[in-house]
Amino acid sequence: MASADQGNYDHVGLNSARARVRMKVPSVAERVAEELRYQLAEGFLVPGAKLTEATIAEDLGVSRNTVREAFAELAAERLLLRQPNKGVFVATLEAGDIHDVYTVRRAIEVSSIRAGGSPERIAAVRAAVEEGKRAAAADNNEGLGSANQHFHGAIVALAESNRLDTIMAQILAEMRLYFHKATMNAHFYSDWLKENEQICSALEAGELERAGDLLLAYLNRSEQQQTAIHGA
Amino acid sequence: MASADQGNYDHVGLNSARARVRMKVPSVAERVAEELRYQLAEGFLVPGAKLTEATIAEDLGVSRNTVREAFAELAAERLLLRQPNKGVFVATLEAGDIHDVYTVRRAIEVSSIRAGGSPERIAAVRAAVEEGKRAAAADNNEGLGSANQHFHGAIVALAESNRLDTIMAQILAEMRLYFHKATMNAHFYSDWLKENEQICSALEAGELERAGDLLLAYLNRSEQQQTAIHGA
DNA sequence: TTCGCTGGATTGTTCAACGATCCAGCAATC
DNA sequence: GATTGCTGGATCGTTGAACAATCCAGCGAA
Repeated sequence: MASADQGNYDHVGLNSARARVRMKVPSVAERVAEELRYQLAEGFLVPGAKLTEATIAEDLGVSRNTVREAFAELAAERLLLRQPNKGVFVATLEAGDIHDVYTVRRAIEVSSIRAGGSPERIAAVRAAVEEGKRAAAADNNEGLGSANQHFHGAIVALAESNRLDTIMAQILAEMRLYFHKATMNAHFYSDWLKENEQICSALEAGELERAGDLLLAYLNRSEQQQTAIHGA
Repeated sequence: MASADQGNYDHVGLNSARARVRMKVPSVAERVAEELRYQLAEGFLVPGAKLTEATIAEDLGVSRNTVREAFAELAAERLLLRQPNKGVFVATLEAGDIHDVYTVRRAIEVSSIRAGGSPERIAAVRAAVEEGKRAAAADNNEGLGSANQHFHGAIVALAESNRLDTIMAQILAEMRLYFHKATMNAHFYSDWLKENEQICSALEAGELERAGDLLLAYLNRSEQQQTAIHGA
């Protein structure tokens, strides 16, 4: 759930006078959820795969109840699908889901960029663009992917809304799951690299309408492409 | 989470040849969550109140683990706040939360209405407007509140996106919790009654831009009012 | 007053158990 | 042969109990 502020706290740096920061010590359930999220993002767990409570519990060395709690969290994020008395499965792309996801993105990304943002937040968008350029120069496909996600996350962050940030984080997690690296070839990336640049420039120049239009066009085209690859 | 399609199923209507519909038989955890949601919406549980696992478990006659699962679900919906090793509390309005909520609403409601919708969906918006009128005529304050929620829910439903619908449902649940009936006096309602009418008319006439502008103006004003009542 | 300790309460997590439900396979039937 | 019905095994849903970890209020000592 990328849920709010949960997690245990533990005093660390008992020796250091300054670093008396409260560091998170996530609960076991939280760590299980994190591990599963990781495996989902990495493509270890493919859509449709069945996750048996007992198996996961044994594999991770935790109790079945704890796994259950993690499942509930991921099901709330739409990453897992719970089918009562049958089990939990990695979410699969249903008909209309692509359009659904992009509808949400259009709503929150375009609205966020049209409202502009503080210089710091705009700088974060710029940083994501540069991150993408560096990854492209280094021919780092992996890095290109995350740079793009950072870019769109930074756009939503312009609105300074925790709730929007959470929603966007979930959507991006879904996209990592569905549109896995395999489907994201380099050709795909080079397209939007310069497009991100344009959007960012428009944003920096205060041309919010134009930035929104460009972003909207990108999202529409991206939806088309994804629809072409996967089913409707 | 108003989470996806969970729940047990049970064949009912064994006698009827036609009504072989699969009816939901929610799990115990789901029913507990539903009960808590109800109590939250009704103001039985006020923001900040502490919910002790053992107490709730005993009150509802279920196991502590089951309560835990319900808590997790409501925490994912931001209705409850989990503080590790301290307990779960009914969510409270923090600084910036009002702006946060309205930012989400602006994003998804305005974007939904600007995209228009099928005649059926538009008819649903109209139905919510009429529902409000009837409630006003009957001097039914309670009914006015839900009519307004139906109205805004119907606007988001224009986009035909399950995800947006879920998000909106959660936001509305939060608003029921925070801005309880007490703060929603009749004066408040009469304002937007005609406003909803205007928005709906513009929508029906295909004047989507204008409908969006009206809706946006309403949301901005509503945010101001709420901010005036509660803190920033 | 401040600090540190202690005890009680609550949460986090585990474990074992049992009924309910689903599913695949097989047998009986038409 | 196709349908129906049964059966056993696997898994889920839920419970109850248990114990460690953590927090908090209260109390006493410096």
